[in-house]
Amino acid sequence: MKNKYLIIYNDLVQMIRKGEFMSGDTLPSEHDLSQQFSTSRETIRKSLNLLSQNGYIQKVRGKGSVVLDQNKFEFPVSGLTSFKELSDQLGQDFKTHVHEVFVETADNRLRSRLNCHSSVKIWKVSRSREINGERVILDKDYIREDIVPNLTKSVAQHSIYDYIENELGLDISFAKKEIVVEQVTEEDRKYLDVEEHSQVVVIRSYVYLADATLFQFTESRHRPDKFQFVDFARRTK
Amino acid sequence: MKNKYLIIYNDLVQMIRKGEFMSGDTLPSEHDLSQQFSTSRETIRKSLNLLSQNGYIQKVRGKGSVVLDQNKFEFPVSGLTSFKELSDQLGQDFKTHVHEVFVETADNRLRSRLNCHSSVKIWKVSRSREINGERVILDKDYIREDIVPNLTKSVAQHSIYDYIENELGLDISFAKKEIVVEQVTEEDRKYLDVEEHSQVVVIRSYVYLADATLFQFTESRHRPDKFQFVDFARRTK
DNA sequence: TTGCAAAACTTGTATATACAAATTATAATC
DNA sequence: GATTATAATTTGTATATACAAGTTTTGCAA
Repeated sequence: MKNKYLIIYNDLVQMIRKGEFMSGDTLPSEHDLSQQFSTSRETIRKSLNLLSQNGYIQKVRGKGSVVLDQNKFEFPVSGLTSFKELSDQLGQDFKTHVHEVFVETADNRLRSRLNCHSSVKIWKVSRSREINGERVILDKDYIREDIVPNLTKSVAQHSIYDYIENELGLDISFAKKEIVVEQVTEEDRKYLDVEEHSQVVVIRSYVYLADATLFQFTESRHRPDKFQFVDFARRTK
Repeated sequence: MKNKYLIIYNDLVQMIRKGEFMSGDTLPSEHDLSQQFSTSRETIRKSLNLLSQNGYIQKVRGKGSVVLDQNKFEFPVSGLTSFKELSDQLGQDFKTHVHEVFVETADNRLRSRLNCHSSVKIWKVSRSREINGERVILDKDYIREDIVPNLTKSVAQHSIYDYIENELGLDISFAKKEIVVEQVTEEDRKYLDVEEHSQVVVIRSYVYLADATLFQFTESRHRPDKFQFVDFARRTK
């Protein structure tokens, strides 16, 4: 993180999070900020546009950058964030159970989902997430073996994303997600405390590296009463 | 829409949608585009960054702007889009039933949700959406009467957003959304063809104007088998 | 004091330049 | 022909300027 505008963005996020700017306040003007951080106005504008995109501020022409209410929802489950990062952020009582970590040749459906040839082998990882003593999330990951060559139970126990980014040096960049509701399966009953529920919320994600190669498909199955998704959306004209 | 970079953005979106650029192709370089559109490189970069944010392209340094696959999911239900705009875009057999359009003084819960005083009156609009002959979505809107003074059944039948933006000239800007699963209520059974389902997917939205004033709270209740939410997310470092 | 006009301030758009960093194409060398 | 070094291409970052557009403040005049 050596970029000026990213450093300034993160600084401002921290300030807002810590309450140095309350909701409704206006940030210092772009001119003032450029002096405070001893940089140009355009660089400040890059940082502020990031804040705006992520729902921290609303820029109003002629007025300033108004800080938005951060506590309307407690935690952002949207975006592209690993379970490990989320639990670190929230600091609740989380636990991960690793069921399976093995390599297989992909069948037709999986090959089309990861659009790769029959020669490519696929990692299959199955984990359930325990929150406050209940297993409420079942994560099934499918990862291209030619891109992520080595996976172990211990990596799956800790954080696969941490391994991919920090050990392998790969650049996880974006994801396309789909959220639907589906019937509970035998596998759900086996690894989740589904109790009386007959349905689960399923989040299917296609995850890409920075060079636009698709390397992972994930199916995240949530018990409906413990599922929450929050989102910030700007209207496109 | 007079801004150069927005016009260029929309042009490029249309080209990608029409298949003039296929997924995997690289767009012309920023230098070439700036000549084609006879503008500066920075303006082209603004347009390309919008394309990148909305999942149309992936920019790779040294390489170019790679066009992403648009058909992985058919339609974008995320973002901030009215039902009317969605149905126009998809062109399916949609119908809207308007149940209620009236003004009331807000109770405590509604006042806190729209954070306004007891003097402010609130529009309550209730509509169900029929798709292929089935009523599968129940939309309950709560709109501040001091901001949107006149609402009629005919406006609610057509498009409230169209009225707010084009008739009143207000600037709808952003929304915070929450998606959860809840039990079916009596009201759901009355206005929806819930059939055997015991739960609905609830999308609660807080919608803001460009000057950061909260003017609308919406509860959109979907029959789970007809619910789908798609999202494009970029990883923030 | 009130009202209005002008000035000052703040964000938005467009353009330009310089250099950095990554990839690709080219040329040279073995 | 294969490998390597160089050059050209392409995107990323940082900075600067000029003007437009909307808001707030100031100050003057009635």
